[in-house]
Order: sequence, then structure tokens, then C-alpha cells
Amino acid sequence: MTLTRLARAVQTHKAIAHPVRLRMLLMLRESPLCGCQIGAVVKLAASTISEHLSELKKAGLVVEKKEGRWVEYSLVDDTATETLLAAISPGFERDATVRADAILVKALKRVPLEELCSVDLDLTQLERPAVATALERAERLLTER
Amino acid sequence: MTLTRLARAVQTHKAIAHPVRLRMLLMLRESPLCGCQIGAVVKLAASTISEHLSELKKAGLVVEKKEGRWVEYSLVDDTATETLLAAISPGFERDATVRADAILVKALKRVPLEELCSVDLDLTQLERPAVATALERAERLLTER
DNA sequence: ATACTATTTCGTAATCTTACGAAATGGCGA
DNA sequence: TCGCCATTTCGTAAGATTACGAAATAGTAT
Repeated sequence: MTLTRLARAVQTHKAIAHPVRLRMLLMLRESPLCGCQIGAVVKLAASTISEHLSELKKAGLVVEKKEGRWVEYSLVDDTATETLLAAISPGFERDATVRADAILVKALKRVPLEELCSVDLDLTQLERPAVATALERAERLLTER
Repeated sequence: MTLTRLARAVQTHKAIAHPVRLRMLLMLRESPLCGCQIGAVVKLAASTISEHLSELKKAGLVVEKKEGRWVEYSLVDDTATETLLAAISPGFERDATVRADAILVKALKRVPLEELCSVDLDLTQLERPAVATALERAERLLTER
């Protein structure tokens, strides 16, 4: 069944209109990520994360690519999606949660997936100074103010 | 209580992410309208329309201006809102419902509010050739295809 | 004031969303 | 082949959204 343009736009905006999904989109703007990396940051059950990512895929905002044992998600690379994401809100650079997420994503990109998954996605168990520092910075952003 | 930027963006997109509210936004892009004019087009209970418009106001997409007995709603006039609406979706010109709404809005703008309200917002009772033609055109758009 | 009427607020019922854990799936390496 | 593990699917319970009518509100005109 094919949706009208109106229904399609509603679907897209519904996908965006959830705090966790919006965080995921913004994280993916930093870099493509696999499900477990996203899980390590947003801290929800794996099944929940999978369902959110599925919404974003259905909405045509995200695509997946199987990478061995993992699935890599990335933002759809087209002008409509870019325009939409750019229009969402200027000023996210100043949102504490969004900034904290970006800091963690940057640090996570330097950790092999095997290592991240071996600690059950618990970043505090990762023996890596860069991650520990990122965690502290993220924590500080979220508690102060 | 003041929302974070993230929560604010979610609120805005939730407001957009409903077929009737999106239609309202697109109708208001044609012209400012009062609640009863919107009601005559979308055909929902007045209380429901009021609630939808209230969401749009809270989301900062629409403003109201009391005009005597009626309340005139219009799109917020700032660049962020314009950018967002422009980005929502190219191609709404081809959506049957959106086109039908625009046709009705254009016709309605020529009918005094007193007259529209006197027939209980039932456009078919309006003795105006222009409205009758618009209704036919709108109907045709929605049934064919 | 009083009646009138567009709009809002409120309570309610139906429907949709969300998060979870448990079980199913699918790809990799032993 | 077999087990392992990231991801998905499914059932379920809690919570949010939606539409409605009835009653409240607010602003006009008589």
C-alpha cells in the first residue's frame, strides 16, 4: 500500500517527534553507527532500540548496511533529508543531551565493536582513558545547570 | 517550566505529525483563517479543532489574533518556521487532500464569516456558485485516482 | 444587562505508542 | 555442524493521543 504525500509527511515527522529517535538522528549526523553503539549511549533495551531504528528506516530517514555481525545505520544521503534535518532546529549545539551524546559517539568511534560488546555496552567498564574522560564530560554537561 | 531544545523540537514535530494539524498548517499557508473556516474544511467537532490549534500554538507554529467574535489564526512569521515548513515536503501541490483544502480555502475567503456560520459550517448549504464549484472540484480530486 | 455564538476546557472512551523481556532470526567463527 | 551474539519479532502492560459532547468562557450585538 502506498501512502499519500500527506500521510508520508506525517510518518516522517512522527519518526522525528520522539526524544530518543531525534537523539539517534543527531548522533548519526556525527557518524554512521551500529545498534550496539547507539544502545551504549541511549541506554534502552536492545529491542526498543531496534524498534526505534525501524521507525526511522520506514520514515526514509535512515538506511542500514549489514557489516558482518553488526548492522551499520546511517542517515539517508539525499537533499530532502538533509534539508529537513537542517531545518529541525538551529541551536542543538547548545542542548546538553545532544552535546553529551556527540561527545560519547566521538569517543566510541575509537573503540572496536568487539570490545564495546564484550562489556555488555557498559561504557564505565571500558578500560580506556578517552572513554572515561568523555563519560565525565558528558556527565558534567547533564548534571550542571 | 522551560523545555530543553531537544524537548522543544520534539514538541514542534509532534504538532506537525498529525494529518489534520498538517492540513491546518498548509491551509494557513494559503491565508490566515478563523476556527470556523478551518472547521468547515476539515469537518471535525469544534472542540477538536480548538485542541489541534492549541497544539500548534504551543509548538510555536501558529499565532492567534482576536478579531471581534472570531479568532484569526495565522502562521508564525519567522524564518525558522518558514524554513521548517518549506522543508516538510516538496510535492504537496500534488497531494489530493492538500489541493482540495486549498481550493476550499480560496473559495471560503470570499464568504463573509456571518454567512458561513449561519449555515452551521455546512458548505453545501451556502448559496454561492463559487463555493459550489469549489466543492465539486475538491470532491472530484478526492474521489478520482 | 441579556441573548447569542465562537471558542475553550473538561471528562470519557477508543485507539495508538512505547518499553520491556522472551523467544526467533541470521551471520560468523570454531 | 554448532554455538555465539547482534538484531528482530512478538506479546503485554503502562502511558499518551485523539475525538467527542457537555458545560464553561469570552466577546458582540441587541
